[in-house]
Amino acid sequence: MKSDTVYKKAFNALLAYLSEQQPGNPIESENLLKQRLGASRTTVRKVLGVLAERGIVKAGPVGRTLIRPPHPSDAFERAETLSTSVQVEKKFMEWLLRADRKPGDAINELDLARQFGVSTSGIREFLNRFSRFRLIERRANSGWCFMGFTKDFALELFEVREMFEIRSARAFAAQSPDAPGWTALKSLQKEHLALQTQITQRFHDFSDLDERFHRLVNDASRNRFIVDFYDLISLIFHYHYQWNKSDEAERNRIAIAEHLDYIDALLSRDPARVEATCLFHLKSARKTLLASVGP
Amino acid sequence: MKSDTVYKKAFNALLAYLSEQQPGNPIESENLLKQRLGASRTTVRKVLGVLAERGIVKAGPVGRTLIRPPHPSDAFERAETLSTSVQVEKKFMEWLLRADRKPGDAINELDLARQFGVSTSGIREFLNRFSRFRLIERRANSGWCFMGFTKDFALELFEVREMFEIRSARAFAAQSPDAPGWTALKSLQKEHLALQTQITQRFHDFSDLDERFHRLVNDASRNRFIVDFYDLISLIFHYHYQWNKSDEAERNRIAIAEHLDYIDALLSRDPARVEATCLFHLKSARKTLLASVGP
DNA sequence: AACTTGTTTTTTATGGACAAAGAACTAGGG
DNA sequence: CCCTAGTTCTTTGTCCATAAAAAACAAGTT
Repeated sequence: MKSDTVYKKAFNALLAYLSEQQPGNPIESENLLKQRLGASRTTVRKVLGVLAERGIVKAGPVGRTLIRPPHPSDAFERAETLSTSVQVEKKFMEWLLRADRKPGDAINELDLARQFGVSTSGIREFLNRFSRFRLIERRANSGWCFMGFTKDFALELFEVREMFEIRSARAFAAQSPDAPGWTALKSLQKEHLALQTQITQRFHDFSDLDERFHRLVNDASRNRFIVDFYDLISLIFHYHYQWNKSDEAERNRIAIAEHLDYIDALLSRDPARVEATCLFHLKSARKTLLASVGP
Repeated sequence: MKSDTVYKKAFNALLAYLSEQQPGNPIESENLLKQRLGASRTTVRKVLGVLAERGIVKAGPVGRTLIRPPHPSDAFERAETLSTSVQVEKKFMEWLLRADRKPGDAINELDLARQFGVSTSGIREFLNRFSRFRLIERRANSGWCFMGFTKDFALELFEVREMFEIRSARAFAAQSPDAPGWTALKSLQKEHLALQTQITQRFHDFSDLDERFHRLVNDASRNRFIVDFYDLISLIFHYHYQWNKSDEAERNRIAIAEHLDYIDALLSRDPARVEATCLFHLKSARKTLLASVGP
């Protein structure tokens, strides 16, 4: 049976919205709420129905009124608002990290289904989607095989990454001066500077900043294949940082400095400088990654 | 229920093998047949069981003997040997070509399932795998959306293709002289020359030759992401050639000439020539493709 | 021991059931 | 008419059943 996570998420969202409203006030129409909650009207009506039952809202013949502000305890747990497929995704990544799997290891759908408490269909659907990252491969009539995050994988990944990012960085620098990318870049520059001064305490925050910066650059390529490829890079970095925390502060300190050079170069719009700083940073990132990968 | 296409395919394969054997002769062991047929021993045994029932083989206590050579009519129809997922794939591509779908069109799982005569699970699994090509996209809680093979798509595709192939071509030229790629290239060169003399009659055969040539070049990159990307290119060309047959002979004549130049350049191992001929051919291929794509 | 075939257990492929969510119709009211 | 809310119809997400296929286990022969 389909889970009602959409309803629960919409329920929580409406609760959050209503707690900012005054009791006695009328509530927006179903159509407006539908936009606000990002769900279908059917779902909105279901939520409103339950809120009416609980005496939080009251349905008049013309519209609804807020009776009492909702209490935080009325909301559903966050975990209940995650669809099965999202849960599978999270659990699979954890599973991948937990035991150290070797390249060539078989992945058993039934086994994962039991471990994750979902049906095999859910697992299979996830694996099919996940296979686009080339970390797993389907063997005809006999399940999946973990390809492993090997040194070769990392090298091939970076070969493509360098090609893509250099091209994107050039495209970025060549954007018209009123392109929105420039303001975004300047604000990222500020964030980098802010983080730099507090790096010893806040070094965990770099990961997110790193992703936003590189995504901004890659987006300038305006090429869906280049942009999509960053999903894989992002996944790998996430994965990698999970199991190699050594020197994290130091690595991030260096990376911030490299980013700042790179950002300066982009702001200068000088293609040669852009290429040099971009390449320098990527080589350094590659070295870091390779250092923590097996043979 | 799972279909028994594996069994039927193995059955036909064993039949083909047995028709080359002499009656009265012993038959290989189950383990050897398993290798030969590319199926599990369970399936091999099932096939042998049926063949025994039909009096084609006879099981002794020690091994099996061929009684009579099988007749072609003993075999299953080819269509029966295709698994559901393969059928879905074929039918989906036909469906995509048949009516001209516009970018943004919704794809209805239930509808496709009915049209193709399979369950929605089969459709869904296919769509999940197919989504890696970026021609369709999933909209949360509301099916799939056809992104369309637009001009932008073609341009972005070729941008990446050029990057990848130039790099691959360089890598190809830099291979050691005893790399197996060289003999493969020479034999492709011969095939091109042979096709060139008969191009007016055999122009349909170019498509296959084209794919084999470019795959050979791309393989030299020894990069799984580059190699995989060719799957998409291959799909698009297949797709494209289905609905634009105009000037096919002429286009292919030109492409063969370009390939021959490109091959010469590779054989010369001169990086500059390689790059020039590769780029020239790709630009020409791009122009051809774009000419047949909408706005 | 290395291979054979026979048997049992596990896993995958495919279809189908069914509640949840979305979409498309209604009919009233300004 | 546009927008409201009520109703019905369609499609999707999720699980489960079951035969096919694979894998593991067992025992016999040379």
